[in-house]
Amino acid sequence: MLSDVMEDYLKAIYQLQRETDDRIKTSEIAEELDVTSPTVTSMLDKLEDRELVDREKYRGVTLTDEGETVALEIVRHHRLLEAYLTEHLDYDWSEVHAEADRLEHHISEDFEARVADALGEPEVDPHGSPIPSADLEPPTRPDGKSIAEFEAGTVVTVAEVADRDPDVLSYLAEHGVEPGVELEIIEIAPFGMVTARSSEADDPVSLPESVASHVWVAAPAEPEP
Amino acid sequence: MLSDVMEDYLKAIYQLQRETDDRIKTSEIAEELDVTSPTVTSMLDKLEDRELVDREKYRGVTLTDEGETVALEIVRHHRLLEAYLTEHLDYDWSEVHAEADRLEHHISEDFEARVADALGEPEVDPHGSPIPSADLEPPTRPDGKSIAEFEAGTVVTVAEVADRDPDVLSYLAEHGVEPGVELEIIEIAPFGMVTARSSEADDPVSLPESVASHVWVAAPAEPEP
DNA sequence: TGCCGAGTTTAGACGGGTCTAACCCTAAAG
DNA sequence: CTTTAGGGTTAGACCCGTCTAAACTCGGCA
Repeated sequence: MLSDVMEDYLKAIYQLQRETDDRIKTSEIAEELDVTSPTVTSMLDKLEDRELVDREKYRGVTLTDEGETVALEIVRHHRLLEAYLTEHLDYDWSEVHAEADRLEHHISEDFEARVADALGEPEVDPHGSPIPSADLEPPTRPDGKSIAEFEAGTVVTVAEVADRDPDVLSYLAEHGVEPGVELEIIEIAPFGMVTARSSEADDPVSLPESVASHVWVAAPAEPEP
Repeated sequence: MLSDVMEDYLKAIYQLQRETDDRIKTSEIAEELDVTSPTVTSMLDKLEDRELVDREKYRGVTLTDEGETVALEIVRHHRLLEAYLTEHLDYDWSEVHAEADRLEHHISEDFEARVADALGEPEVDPHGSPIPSADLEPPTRPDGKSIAEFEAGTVVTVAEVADRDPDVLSYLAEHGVEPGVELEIIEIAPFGMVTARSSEADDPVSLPESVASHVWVAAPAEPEP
């Protein structure tokens, strides 16, 4: 049996791997989980003993297949909970993260199945992030680009908003930046700031690079052929 | 901030106090939580430091007002969750206890409020146990009697089934023993076994004293005046 | 009154998860 | 090829919640 904390480490490593697809370094995990590096090192020792991570000293870790399965289970719990909370308990998409983060470790397989069923086996959560399927097969990254990677004048459809900060998410919602909306890229400033107009809002919104890079688009809008 | 484990101890003491309304002894808590007595002693030290229990060495503990408030909060979480799971996620009343026991420590005030709202501020859980109100005022025990305390021939209405064992609960449900049903007491055997017929079942059911004592009746049916 | 047994507490150990301080490895810059 | 800065690991400490073994207290009984 794994502790909540171990599950958190595996989830963190999984998510960092999605972003960088490289070996994950001690300091990255420490940053992600708000813990010191020696703490991470000692936890990695334990995870290695259990064959949940592959380790190379001084060179970071990757998840083993088993570790990845555990991480997927947790991510599935998290995203199903987020979906359920918004769908059935009237939560706003900006609020669900913290609640799901606490509950994800404590629901049974039975609960997971019932929630998935109540939602009709959804494929994405309210942020547009894919929910791992019940068989926990590693999803193939269908990945698109962030809105920061387009030219001014392009019109794109938002697929996913991968930020976790509730304040940022509220702000985005207020300005019409949510999964499913169309966004016209108005300007990309040299320092990375993206200005765009949502189909759901009157005024354009400007987003610093750190925020814009979390707003993902499934497929680039084709330029005129 | 209190740990999950501390919350469990406070809840256990609260529930034991409801049953015995006396000082609660170390060994009772140990039994309830399935840990050893020394473990209980050391935890009681900590709870006393935090002024959550009143303690007299070698003589057991009682909850302080503050300790009771914490316990009521947990019990409220537990019973609201039980109600929600049966009402909205299609759980059977026999299955909800274990799930609620894990989740009760991890839901936010916000979640609690939303669940209570979705249920319409219910006053009892699926077992008929009273749900503490949101203000966490100690409920006055409106208590009745267990079915073991009646004469053969009496007809009573089940108010609460205070068992926690899923197998026992399933068995009772199969034989029509649930909150709200009428029960005709057919026989009280000298060794405490109660035989009764439910308005919801054809055949009578016999319950050993240990089970019968958990089946509560709100008010005795008045004998003919 | 004095002893005895049941139950409680103390003492000491351990694993989990965290920290700080000190040491060491790696890789990049000269 | 050597130095060095940055980051990773080791060492050692602490608190939590648990245990076993040993000492103690209480209350009933001879």
